[in-house]
Amino acid sequence: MATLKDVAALAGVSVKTVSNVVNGYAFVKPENRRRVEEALLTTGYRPNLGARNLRRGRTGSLALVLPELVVPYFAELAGLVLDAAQEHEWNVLIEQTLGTREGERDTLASLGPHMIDGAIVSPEALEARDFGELAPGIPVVMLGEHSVDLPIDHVGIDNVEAARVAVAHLVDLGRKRIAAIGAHPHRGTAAQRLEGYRLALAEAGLPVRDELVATALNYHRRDGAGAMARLLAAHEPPDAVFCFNDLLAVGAVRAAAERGVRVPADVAVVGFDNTEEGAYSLPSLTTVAPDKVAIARAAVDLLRKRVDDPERPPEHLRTPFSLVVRESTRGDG
Amino acid sequence: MATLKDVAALAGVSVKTVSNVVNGYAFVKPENRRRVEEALLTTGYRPNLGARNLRRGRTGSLALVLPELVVPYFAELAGLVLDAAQEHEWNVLIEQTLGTREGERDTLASLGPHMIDGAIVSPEALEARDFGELAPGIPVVMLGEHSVDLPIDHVGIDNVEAARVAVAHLVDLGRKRIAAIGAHPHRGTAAQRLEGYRLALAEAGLPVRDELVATALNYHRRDGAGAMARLLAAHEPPDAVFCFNDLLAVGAVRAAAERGVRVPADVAVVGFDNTEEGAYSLPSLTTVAPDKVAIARAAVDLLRKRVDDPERPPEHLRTPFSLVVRESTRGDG
DNA sequence: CATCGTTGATACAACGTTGTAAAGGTCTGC
DNA sequence: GCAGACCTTTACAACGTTGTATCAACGATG
Repeated sequence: MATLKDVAALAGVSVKTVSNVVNGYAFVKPENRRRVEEALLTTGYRPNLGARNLRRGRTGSLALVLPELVVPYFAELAGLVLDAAQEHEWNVLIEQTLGTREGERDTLASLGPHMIDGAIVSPEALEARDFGELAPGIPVVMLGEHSVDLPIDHVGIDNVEAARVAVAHLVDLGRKRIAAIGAHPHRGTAAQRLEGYRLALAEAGLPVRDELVATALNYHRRDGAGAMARLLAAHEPPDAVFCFNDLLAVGAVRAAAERGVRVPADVAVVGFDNTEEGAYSLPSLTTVAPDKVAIARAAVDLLRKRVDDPERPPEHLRTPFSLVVRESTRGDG
Repeated sequence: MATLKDVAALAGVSVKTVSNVVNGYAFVKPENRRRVEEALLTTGYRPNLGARNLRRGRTGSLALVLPELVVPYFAELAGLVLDAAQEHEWNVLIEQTLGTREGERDTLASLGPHMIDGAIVSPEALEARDFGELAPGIPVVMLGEHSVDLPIDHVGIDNVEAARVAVAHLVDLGRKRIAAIGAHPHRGTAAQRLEGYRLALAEAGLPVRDELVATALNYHRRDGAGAMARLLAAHEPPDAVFCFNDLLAVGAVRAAAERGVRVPADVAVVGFDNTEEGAYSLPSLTTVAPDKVAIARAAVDLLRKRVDDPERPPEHLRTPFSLVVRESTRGDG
């Protein structure tokens, strides 16, 4: 509870001199510096960040806006963003949108422009051009969907290519009826992964069958299980499934097991996100592994640059990914 | 970017009158109120929370201090705390401690006393009495370990009883060599769950064998797998395992599967936390299900009360739990 | 010795908000 | 017509911090 004033009184100097010591100003007489530092210790002074930021015009916080923390991918990402933000001495406010258009609108609109220095947003329903209106003047870095033509900073992997690689892996295994789970009418990433899926099939000379593309309105385990159940109930069930995230894959694996369908013997399964859960599930999941550390770092760094210079041209960063092959496509599960 | 001053100029009234309108003060002439509201709209005024809080002595934020967001239990809990905090118009700053003593000390010490109104802390290594020194003057609500005798607000389930119920379930299945995974030298919750384990064995007339109590220095999947591997390698392996959280259980199940040991036929497994992951794993996990919604709600409510009245006597709330029986002990997995 | 640049310390104002107190106005009841 | 009560608005100060300007002292330079 000690303020600069208290410390100054104790050290017998002016408030500003204490402020100078605290902020590492060079020209302070050694004698005074010593006394101030002593006073700082005995009072246990801690700067009032609210006041400091009011004066400096910064808040020292950043908002991380994402659908849901219960989704492991976002939980892992959030943890990494926290770490990266700490290096910039940023606190992180996390906001959940539930992935709905309304949730995302409300959240963005409610971000007091004075509460945060900027925001890292992982949108599901909203599109990049909505941001300008909803969060006017707030520096924003967008995660996920890649939309090069929009004037907003962006970090993400090449979703089309990642999906293509994943499905090509299933093709290499000799699978012929390859399904996709996760199509979605309004999600950019879903569209991109679907495109990669189609690309890989085309490259392999395989037809794209509508009945093998399963929609998922959410990307939870339940939705994966439901979609897999529908696929397996079909006349000619698939011999492989590409799921647009690991949760869908986990649900799909479970639905298969409940019907006595073996993974990967009868159906090979590939996920997306490389969550830890997938590495330990039975069978363990083959999955697309985005470099989450790189994503978190890049997002925070980009936000820092944007905050420091609002006029700089927007950047579109592509972070690397890899395909992690595990039991769900390898056969020894 | 508009301030009260701008709005006041536009409406032709004083700054304070605008402030009064914004804060719902009753005695404002209808005519003036109308003009101010109009000016508020055209300027798009949003209060500067930093300044407001500086003046009011509140920050509008609360810190949620937990080990790691990658641990699903904490991710789920964090999401629920976010929801509960929103109802109190609190923003939530999340801090990760990694569960180490140093991490927890550093985090608590670094919580600027001015950054937050209070903190909800889920400690692993620290003990309640450390809090007073580390975060002097900060209202704190503690999650988890139950220590009735300490003067600090607390929310948690009855860990001893929950563990007893879980192990009693294994006893009821007729298991005789029941192991425990998750013993830890410095964790209060570990000690309590271990006590419940011993209690249940004693009630069943079963001996407590040291070689069946496996230590886990972390509570991740990896640690569960390692502990299970050690147990299975023993002379007389267990026919049931009680794991102190779901992650340990997932790791244990995997380690069993890799060695051809069937769950639950050869070894029944019980987890703790009722994470969604456990509901979908193969086999699905029998687990202790704390009422996480109740925990999150109670913690936030308690913090609110503590902030409003720092002198009130500390409360120790016990939230309900249940045992969810699934395939990992039921036999049809 | 006068001048100048450097070093060191301080007073003051300002960031945007709200509590306090006080002042000006209107209304009531006698 | 006047005291008193009540409504309405405002000026001012303050929350804790830091940037700017100023001032004083010092040693070095010409």
